[in-house]
Amino acid sequence: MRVRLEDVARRAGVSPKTVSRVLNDEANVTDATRQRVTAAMEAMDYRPLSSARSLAGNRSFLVAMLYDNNDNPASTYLAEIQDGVLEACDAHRYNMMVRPLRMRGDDFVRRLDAVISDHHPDGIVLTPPITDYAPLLKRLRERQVPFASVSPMSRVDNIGVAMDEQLAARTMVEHLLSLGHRRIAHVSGIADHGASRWRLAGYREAMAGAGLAEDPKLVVQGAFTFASGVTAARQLFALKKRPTAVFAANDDMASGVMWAANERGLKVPQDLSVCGFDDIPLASQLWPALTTIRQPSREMGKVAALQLLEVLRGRGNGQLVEIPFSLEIRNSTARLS
Amino acid sequence: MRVRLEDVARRAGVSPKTVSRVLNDEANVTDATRQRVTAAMEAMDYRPLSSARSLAGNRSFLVAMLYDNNDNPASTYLAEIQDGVLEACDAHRYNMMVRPLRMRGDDFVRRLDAVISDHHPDGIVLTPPITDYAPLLKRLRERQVPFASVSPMSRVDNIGVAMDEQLAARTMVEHLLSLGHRRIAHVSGIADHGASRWRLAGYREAMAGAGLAEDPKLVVQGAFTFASGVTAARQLFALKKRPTAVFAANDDMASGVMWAANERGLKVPQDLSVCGFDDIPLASQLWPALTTIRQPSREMGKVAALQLLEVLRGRGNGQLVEIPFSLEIRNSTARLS
DNA sequence: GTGCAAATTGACAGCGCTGTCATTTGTGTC
DNA sequence: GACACAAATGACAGCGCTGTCAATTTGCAC
Repeated sequence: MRVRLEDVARRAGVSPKTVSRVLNDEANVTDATRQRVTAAMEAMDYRPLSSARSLAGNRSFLVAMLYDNNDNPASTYLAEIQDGVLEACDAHRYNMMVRPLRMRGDDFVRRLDAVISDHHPDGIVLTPPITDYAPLLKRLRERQVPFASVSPMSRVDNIGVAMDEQLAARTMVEHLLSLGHRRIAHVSGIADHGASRWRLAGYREAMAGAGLAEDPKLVVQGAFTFASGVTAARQLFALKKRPTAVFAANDDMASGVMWAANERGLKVPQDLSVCGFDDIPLASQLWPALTTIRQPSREMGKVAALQLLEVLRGRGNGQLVEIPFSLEIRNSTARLS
Repeated sequence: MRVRLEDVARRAGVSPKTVSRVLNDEANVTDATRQRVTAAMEAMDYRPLSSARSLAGNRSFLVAMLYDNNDNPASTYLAEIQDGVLEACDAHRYNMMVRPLRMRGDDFVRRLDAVISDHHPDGIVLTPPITDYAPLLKRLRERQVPFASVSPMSRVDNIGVAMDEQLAARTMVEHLLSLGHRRIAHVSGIADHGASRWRLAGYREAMAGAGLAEDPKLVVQGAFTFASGVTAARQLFALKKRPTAVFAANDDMASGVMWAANERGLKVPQDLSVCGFDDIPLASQLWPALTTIRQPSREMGKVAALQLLEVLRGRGNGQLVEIPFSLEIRNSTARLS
């Protein structure tokens, strides 16, 4: 039969309520009592029943991770974030659920409501691009559901995790500049995503910093997918004055650029330097291995969830933690010959 | 304030227990009563509280999806299955949780125990390769936790979903044969995975069927990753008598093969036909688009979960449903010239 | 109608925990 | 040692639902 809190209490010689206090890590329990209870719990391999805790305590111990499976081609990215969130939740004995939430149509606020009403998550982790939908954030605040974001566009009134993507992009482009490149192209991502904006801004900043006037032909719109990288690259290669280097806004598109280069008989990095952003597993497997910005997605998911959990556990208000990036110089970029 | 079952009962003019019956779709309720109750529920936008249902009913309405994040490079595959499982769970108002369960080390049965004791899932969905670990299956049966599998190796005593992968692989190779190819190589996957065995067996069956003796040099071991595809292809291209076609056991490796072909200046499909298995999103984005076997992962996750739910809801015993595959002929395979 | 079995409905306790508030114990002061 | 006060602990009800079993209604044969 199941070991209940009452059984632990009897064994420890205290009241059930005291065991509950220890279980919930509450104050006002002497160390001696706490130890006695903890020992009894371990001896009996006590596992609190979360449905009973939820019912009595009016909370769910549930964190929901929301994602937009419509506008998010990079499933690797989401899978890694999910892993990180799960790790953080596990550490604090919270459950995690994942919910796709398509941002198309105008009923996504209603669908968010349904998730909250049906599952009562104690808190929510938001992933790009749904970190930035004002109506959704408004509703979350109205319903007073705490949330944390991964890479939100605004740093105001948000907790979670962020990276200085603009600086990262600038650093990447400065690397190309330092190799002697001047005609540097950029393949950007889906226009209204924060990631696209920051990376483009970083590109522009670096180019301007080197005193180079912007050539609009060198900036091509992509969509974060491999195929869009191929298309964009073909367009760039058809230019009269071809770029000598391409900075793609993510690794999927960078792979597409490399593919297109192969197709056209351009050797990477001899004839063309290519670099990306994210450091997906494929990046280091490609040949030549892709120079990119390492974005620690898993870690970021974990940190965002930890900020949320801090709030849920009444331990603080959470912060927007900035995670450092790193420039991974590999073999797809080389000095301009 | 929250609408409770009791409130619905009052409005419908019945006892709480009767509302509970309607909620749980139980027998022995007249249609008239059922309709009255349903109407009241809708009018009041009643949302049952799952923690109360779980506590009173001694079940969790939770389905756990287990996966091995250690031995599973293809995160796209898992993400799609997860989506399908989630859809099925949603349809029956079950919750879903995902749990990585590394199969390394010998304590994974203990870790499985912990998941069951901590979360009390009503049922479990198993994904490859943990569909086939005997100790784990044994433990699940001991603890009487119903489970369904996606592509289990054994069709005996298993419910869930399967595809005739051997036939699919054979069909793929027969396609190459029909194009005139004779020196057809195979890049296989991780040795003890069912997927690897079936696909290799299908390859052999087709080759033997065409009266071709097996050339061991033409079968190279891969690991389901892009990089392993590149490595395997380099090895094949170094052969004195190079293959004219390569059948890789999955699309990631097939992409690697195409990459290596590019690297070596071999045109696909003119100089080399390449085909894969799975039909991941990348397959149709590659250039040339990859000929492959379409494996409907999302659908498979859904079907497996539905079989499990049938059991959980006491509607039957579930079956091992066979899902059809389809041969997607695209541009990476061509007639031998 | 009457009698009987089957179908339908309801009363009530209790699932395992926590919130509230009362009670007991400990601590420091004079 | 008596007192005031804070800290620690406990008693008890109740969270919202379902299982059990009893009560009532219905359907049907005669």
